[in-house]
Amino acid sequence: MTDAAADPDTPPVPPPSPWNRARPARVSGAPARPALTRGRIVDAAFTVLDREGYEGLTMRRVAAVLGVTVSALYAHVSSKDELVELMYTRLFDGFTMPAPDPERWQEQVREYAHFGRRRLTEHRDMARISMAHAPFTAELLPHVEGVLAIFRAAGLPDRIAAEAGDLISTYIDGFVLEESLWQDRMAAHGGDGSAGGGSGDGRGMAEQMRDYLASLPAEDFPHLHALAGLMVTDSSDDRFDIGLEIILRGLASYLPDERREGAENGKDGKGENDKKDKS
Amino acid sequence: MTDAAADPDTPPVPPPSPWNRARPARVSGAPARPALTRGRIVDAAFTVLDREGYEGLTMRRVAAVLGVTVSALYAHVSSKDELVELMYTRLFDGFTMPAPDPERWQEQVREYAHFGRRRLTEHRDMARISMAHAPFTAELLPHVEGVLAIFRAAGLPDRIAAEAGDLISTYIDGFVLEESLWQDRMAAHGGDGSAGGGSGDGRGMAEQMRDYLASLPAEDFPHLHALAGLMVTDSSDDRFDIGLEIILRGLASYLPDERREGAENGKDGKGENDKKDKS
DNA sequence: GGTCGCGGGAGAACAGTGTTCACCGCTGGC
DNA sequence: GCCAGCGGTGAACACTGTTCTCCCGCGACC
Repeated sequence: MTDAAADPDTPPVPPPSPWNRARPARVSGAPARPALTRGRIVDAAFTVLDREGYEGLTMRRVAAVLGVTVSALYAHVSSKDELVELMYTRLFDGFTMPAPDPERWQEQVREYAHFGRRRLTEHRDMARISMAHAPFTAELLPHVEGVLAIFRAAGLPDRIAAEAGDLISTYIDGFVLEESLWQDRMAAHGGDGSAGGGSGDGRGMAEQMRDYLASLPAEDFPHLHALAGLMVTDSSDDRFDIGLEIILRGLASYLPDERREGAENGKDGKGENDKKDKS
Repeated sequence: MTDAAADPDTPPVPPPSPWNRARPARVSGAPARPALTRGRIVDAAFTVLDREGYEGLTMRRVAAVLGVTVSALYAHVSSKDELVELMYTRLFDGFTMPAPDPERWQEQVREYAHFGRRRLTEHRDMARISMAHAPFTAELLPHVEGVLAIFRAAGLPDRIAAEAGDLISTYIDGFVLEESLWQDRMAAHGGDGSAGGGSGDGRGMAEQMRDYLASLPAEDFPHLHALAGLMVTDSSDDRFDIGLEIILRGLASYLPDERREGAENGKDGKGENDKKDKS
């Protein structure tokens, strides 16, 4: 996660001059814990989130991680909702939108999406938090602006560009959320039925799910039965890229003809025949 | 919401013949409430949801609506999670997937999406519930199968068809969820600042949001500033259709050429000049 | 140097949550 | 008429977010 040094509460804050040092550094053997700040509280909240999940994210547990009582938190954070919102804001920390390059707009969107997904998967249940919040706080508006800039520079009509940002964000959040829901469900009932590390990398879970879908009666569910192997894969990376590509192609279809050159076969040239369209 | 008569717990249930009436109809002035069933509990949960929102959806409140104690609920429902899952299942009640028609696949998907959005908007915070659940319960698999059937019949490659269903569902849920989040946020701070009914139809809220975006400094946020009028509109219907169309175009780009005829201009004209209706 | 101010944290309390448990009252069947 | 048992009751438990009062320990001030 991001460094606590980026915390807005402690701006540049020049190094404390040796004279006039504010606090004499706790003489005796006390734990000498650093001062409580919003940044440290958010850090603690993330360790609780990773360990207990979103349902287990509790003010009391956050306080316990810091070795502090609950009420101490409320001196720095007005409510749990605000704390969760601060966690949400961290999602975009350290990512600066690149300057729009009309030649590479699809690549730029892919990079943005991949960064978003990585950030979302870094912390358990983070997608649930992200989904419930809209990026309309002051710190997050620049990112929305950056995405908009890429789409408009690429030449998309305004009506489409205005919608494209939401579409991409929703896709990223929704994809990761669903991903994590599967893991939860698998871990819940029948989690460690097989041998080996229970909460592991999800390989066993994918197999279980695939087997379940494949076990559906082929006469009732022919397509589910047939596509079982494609709907749940060992790595979700391919599935994520496919969905992203569908959206990018849809967006590209709104480009003026002269800009569409090389657009539709942006990443993998296949899709057996979709070039030379409108020739 | 669906009629209680469609409840699986109380099938056709012929009118009680005057003789042999099961229960003597509660002699004295007692309310003579009907028997508690899962269906009636879910109905009550929906009225609580509509009145109090998802945060206020409480077992005690559900019990109060039924004039019953909390513990009585647990005789029919094993947990609150199960109750919410039952509510989620109602989403698809009364919708049967049409038989796939390759000539009309885009229209069929649009109908499915519009139905889904309508259902989601019918109950407050329903999108939040839908988003947190995956349609992999036994009752919901037929719908997934139906969507898959449409995509495969249209001629989409299997890899794409497998992803398309998720993509559409995620879009619907995400769109409605974001829609409702805006309403909540607007209602929360500054809700009834203006005159007239506070919780109303959202016209005033859209204006507020648009004004906020338009008020951003144009030098820092040129695109957000310029597109304010497009990003938040009085009616979200157009925005929903635009996003849906982007996805459909992306999917269509994977069709073999001979099937793409008439695909890209499925609803409104293609490319850069697809406005010019707006008469 | 002594005193004051005061801010940050402690601890208890409140209202409300999901869930469970022992207890009945009433009904239908014998 | 009796009895079993279902279905609902009310109290309890272990939590939750949030708030209130109190107090310690430090820096600043006279």
